[in-house]
Order: sequence, then structure tokens, then C-alpha cells
Amino acid sequence: MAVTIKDIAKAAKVSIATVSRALNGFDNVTAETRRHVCAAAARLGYIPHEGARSLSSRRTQCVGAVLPDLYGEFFSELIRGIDRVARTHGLHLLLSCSHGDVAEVTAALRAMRGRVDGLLVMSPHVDSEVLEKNLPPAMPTVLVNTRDGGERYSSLMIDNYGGACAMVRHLVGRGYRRIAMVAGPEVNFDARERLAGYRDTLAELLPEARTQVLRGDFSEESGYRAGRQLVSMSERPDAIFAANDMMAIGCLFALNEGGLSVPGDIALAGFDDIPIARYVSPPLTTVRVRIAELGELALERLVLAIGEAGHDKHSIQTLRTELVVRSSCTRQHAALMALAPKGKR
Amino acid sequence: MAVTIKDIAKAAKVSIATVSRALNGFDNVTAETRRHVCAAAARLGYIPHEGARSLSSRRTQCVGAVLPDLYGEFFSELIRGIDRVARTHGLHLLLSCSHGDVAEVTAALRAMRGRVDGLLVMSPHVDSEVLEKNLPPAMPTVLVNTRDGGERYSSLMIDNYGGACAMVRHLVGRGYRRIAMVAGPEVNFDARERLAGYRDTLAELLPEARTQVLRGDFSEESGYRAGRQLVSMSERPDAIFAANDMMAIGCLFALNEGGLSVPGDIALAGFDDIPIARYVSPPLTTVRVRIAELGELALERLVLAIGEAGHDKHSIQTLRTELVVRSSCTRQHAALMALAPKGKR
DNA sequence: GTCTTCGGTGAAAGCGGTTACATAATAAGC
DNA sequence: GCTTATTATGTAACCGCTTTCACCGAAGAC
Repeated sequence: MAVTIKDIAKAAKVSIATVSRALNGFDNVTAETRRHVCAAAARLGYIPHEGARSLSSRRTQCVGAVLPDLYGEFFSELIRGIDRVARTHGLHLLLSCSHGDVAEVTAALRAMRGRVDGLLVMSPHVDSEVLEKNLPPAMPTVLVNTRDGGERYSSLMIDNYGGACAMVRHLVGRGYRRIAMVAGPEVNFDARERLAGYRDTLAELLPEARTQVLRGDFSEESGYRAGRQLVSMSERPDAIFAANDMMAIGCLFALNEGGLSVPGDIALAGFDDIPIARYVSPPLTTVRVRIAELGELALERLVLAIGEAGHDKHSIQTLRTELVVRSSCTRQHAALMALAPKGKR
Repeated sequence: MAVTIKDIAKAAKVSIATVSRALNGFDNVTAETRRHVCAAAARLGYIPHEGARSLSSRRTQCVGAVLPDLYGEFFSELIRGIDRVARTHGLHLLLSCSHGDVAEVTAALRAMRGRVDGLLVMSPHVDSEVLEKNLPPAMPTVLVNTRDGGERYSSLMIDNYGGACAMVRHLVGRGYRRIAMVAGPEVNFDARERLAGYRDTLAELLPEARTQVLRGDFSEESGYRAGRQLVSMSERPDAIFAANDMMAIGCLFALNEGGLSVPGDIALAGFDDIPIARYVSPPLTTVRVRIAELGELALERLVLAIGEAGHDKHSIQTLRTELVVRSSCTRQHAALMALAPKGKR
């Protein structure tokens, strides 16, 4: 049997209450008593049982994160940001991964009751109704990049729409006219916003141009498939805007395989600016999302909500994105300078 | 106040014991009683308090993972593998990140008491003595890629040494004669083994060759610095073996910047086979470590240990690595075929 | 018809802590 | 010197659930 507070009490010849106080640094303990207790604790190799502690103190020192997936750099970065803030607040991180399954999301949410003090939920395909049903009441919660729910929960969003607009504007400014999009999954919130940004901006800048959308699912694999399709097209677009970098990279692979050079034959752009983006060849023009920062802000917001306990203000915060221009979209650079003197730079 | 088992007992007019039994699917409850209880639970929106449950049942359904870092694809993959197995066993994952600090490792280990049923520890610079001191006694633990500790704990290792040997052998076989290594941090277990593999194999195959070691710390940044050093050398190696892919990629960047072509002017190899490795240009020859599998095996081992409760067998398992030949080391391919007909392939 | 057997249920004792409250001892106030 | 404020410590309730054990009524054995 592991050593408990009782054993220490016996060893130090005091009550368990005193042990608790001494160990937790309360000031109403004699210096000498504290010494005794601490000595006994050390001698017995006492390690507090955090489970028991959180049951009685009603604080777990844990936050939960329910994410749709763990794969890839996006989540790696996100978790990193979350962890960074968590550790500064002495919080532990309980990770749950729903794989996009609604049943799993609800299971994960329910499993968090009594395990965490607050919850970070990123679930691009679950609405606030489901959340409300399955979230332990009064559980501080911050939504990350999840549609609506703004009424009842604080949330952090990526400016997907704005980023996509900026990218399309950039491509058009560079002289590209037949811009295709490799979109993400239809059910995905980010994917939809990025697509909307693409459609709206294209309609605005090139009203007569036809939009062209290939479906992907954010995986490199699906980008690769889209790339193969593009290679075999008779009338090929002159630029491709992939809804995330992973797909852009898969696409790049397929294009190279198909003998098309980027940006020589076709321009390519992504979204996210994951670390690889700058290392592929050619380096990828993309929209930077400061992913780690997203995690940081989300957790900071959550810590606040936990502090305010009960009535937080349900803010909605949007994280600005940033166009990162690299060489995957620069074929017509010189030409465009003449064509569009009013273009940026 | 959140609804508890007591509220349900009251609502269903039974005792809390019966509620517990009904909800947990015990067979000694009348079908009718169960219906009543479940109905009441549903009506009140009951969600069990997992903390309380694990305190009394002495099972948390959580496993902890204490990792040195969370950054990058290695950990992303590792966590993914762990998660994959965790979910099949209905386990939750409590993540802790020590940032290589011994104090933080011990704090993390202690914080796990009462929160998890078992522990996965990866800590390339902490020995088993520290573990033993700070690990709750009788806590099932599996060491991942951590030196020694084999006496008291089960552990999983990567065959770093073998992988490095294979790589050096490959490079020598391809005709490279001045092979430098960009090593990892001196305190790091993997780094040391990879370095040893490099040294031993080089000594064996090219006894008169001089080893040349540049220090890095596994970061892309440090690889970049090493690359700059190499660029400015008067007598440059003809091949570089980086102790991990991230450094290889940073190095590649520096080499390109310095006007050196890979593999034309200099060959480059990495270790790990992270997903980017195949997308950089040229694709990186490397040693594949099935990282997700490492996580999977580790957790499977842990689940076993938790099951066997008390006396597990403390196995040591080594994960084989695999040479992945891509084009970053193929300059002299044709030449070498003539030079070294006994070379593999 | 009494005597087991057995199965469903409730009371209560934990799990390992925290914490409100009571109490004894000491210091301060007059 | 006695009352009152102050403080260190102990007692016990409680956190929300599981689980042992005792109990009671019904069914089966004779």
C-alpha cells in the first residue's frame, strides 16, 4: 500500500489535518510541527494522491483538450501552445481525440467531468447544441475554431475567410486568372470558410472567371489525388490554392510527378504555414496561421474563465492570418509588374 | 451544483448503491429498477464524476506520458501512436512535458500519483535512480527510449546504434570517404548511440579515415548552423550524416544557401524519417524509425503491465530501424557501382 | 408449515485528501 | 488574577462514488 497522509500523521504524531496544513504551506502551523511533518513525509517517501486531493478541493489542476485529431503539424503546434501556457499555470493537460466522430466527441466531453477544471474544445463539425447537452454544466469551456456556440461559450477563431481572400487577391494581383481551389472536407468549418473566401474574392475581382473546386480532406494523400487530376486536365488552371499546406504538398508531389513545374507551369499556394512549407521546393506561398499562438490564447482565455468561475463574458476572438509570399507563385512576377502596376509591392 | 448519484437516488426512490449498480450494468438489479434509474439519470442529465469514481474504484482509466518535449513531428507521431492504442483500451491520456529539466521530470512524475493507472516515461537524460525515487511505488511504468532502468522497468528502445551503423555502411558503400556527423546533444541517449554507431562503423570500414563531429541539439536551427560551418570549410566532407532529420533539413537549407548542391557537391543523410523527409528537395536518405509504432508498442506494454498489476516481467524491446534510400546521397551512384561491386544492391 | 437458499436492496464504510468547526493552550487586556 | 482574544491542533464532516455486508422477502426443499 502506498503511503498516505494518515501514515505521516501517525509517524509525526499529529492529526491528519495538521499534516495537510503543514504540507500545503498554511501559516497556522508551528515551524517545528511543520519540520516534523515534512521530515516524516520525506522519510516515508510520501507523494500526494492528486485524485483524492482534487475530489475534496474541487480543483483538479488539469485542463482537457478535445481535438478532432492529433496527426500532423497543426495539432502538434496547437498542443505545444496549449502546453506552454498550461505549465506556466501549473496545469496538466488531458488529451482527447475524437477522430471527427460525434459519438466520440460526446463521450470525450462526458468523460471529462471530474477530471478537469476546464475544457478546450475544437470540433469543426459539432455544433453548440451537442456541446450543451454533453458538457458538464458550469464547466468552463473555450471553443477553438468551432462554428457558432458564441452565445454560451467563449471562442477563438482563425480568420480563415480573410486569409483566403488575401491569398486570392494576391494570386489575381500576380496575374493568375484561372485559379482552382483544392478544398477541405465539406463538413469542416475551416474548410468552408476558406472556400467561401476563395469564391467571394474571385467573384469580386474576376466576375467572369469560373471557380473550380476539387474536393480534398486536408490530408496530403487527397492533395496528391487532386494534383493527379490537375495534371490530366485538358484546360488546366494556372494557379492552385489548396485549403491547407498538407494538401498543397501532396499536390506538389503529383504535379512534379506529372512533369509540371511549380511555379513555372502552374502556381501553388497553401494555407497554415506549417513548418515544412518553407522547406519544400519551391518554398510554398501560404497563409500563416500562428497555430501555437492559437493554443496559447485559447488556454489563457480558459484560465481566465476558470478564475471567474461561473459568469465569464463569452468573448469571441479572431486570430488574424498573414500572407506569406514564397516562390511557389512567382512565375509571372516580371510580367505582372507591367500588367498591374497598382498591385502591392 | 451538478447532479450527483444522490440526486438520482432521490428521484428514483432507491439507494445510491442501487443507482451505482444500475448505471454500471451490474446484473443484480431488476430490469425495472434499472429502467427507473436510467430514466432518472437521463432526465436529470447526469454525468458521472470520474474523479470520484476513480478514487473509490482505484482505477483512473488514464495513462500518463512524460515526454521531454512536444515540439515537432517526432512527438506528434509518438503521441498519435500512443493515442491510437489508448482509445482501443478506453484510456485517456495525460500529457506532461519536462523540457529536459530534471526538476520538471520529477515534478511531473509525482504529479501523476492518483491521476493515472500507468506511466510512459521518455526522458533521455534521466536515469532510473531518479525515476525510482520519484515514481509512486507500484506504479506500472514503461520507459521509452531511456537509457538503462531495465532492471526495474520495462523499456522500449530504438535501435539507434544499428541504424547509424547501417547508414554509415551505406554511405561508405556508395563511395563516400569523408563522412562528417552532425550529432545531437551530448546528454541525449539517442544522440550518443547514433554517434557511437557512426564512430564504430567508420573505424571498422575506413580505419584510416578521420571522424568529424559537429555538435547540434536536434533542432533545425542547429542543423542550419552546422551547415554554415560546413560551407565555409576549406577541406569539406563529401557526405554529412545528421543525427536527426530536422537537423539534416536545417543543414540542407544552409548548404543550398551557400551554393552547394545536394547531392551534387555533398551528400546528406538524416535519421528518423519524419514525414517531411520525403518532401524536401532532394528527398532525404534517412533511417526510418517507426515512431507511431514506438508509441503503440509502449502503451501496449503498459496496458499489459497494468493488467498484471504488481509483478510484470520488465521486458526490454528494441525497435528495429530501416534504411530509407532517397536521392540525397546518390551523386556517385554510377561511379560506385564500378568502384564497389561488393556493395549492397 | 418450517427451514434453508438466494437474489435484490439499503446502510455504511471506505478511497485519500480538505476544511469548517470545536477545543485546548497561550497571550493580551483590565 | 480573571476574562477575553488569539492561535495551534484535533475532530469530524464531506467530496462523489464503489463495494462490502447485512437484511428482508420470496422461492425451493423437506
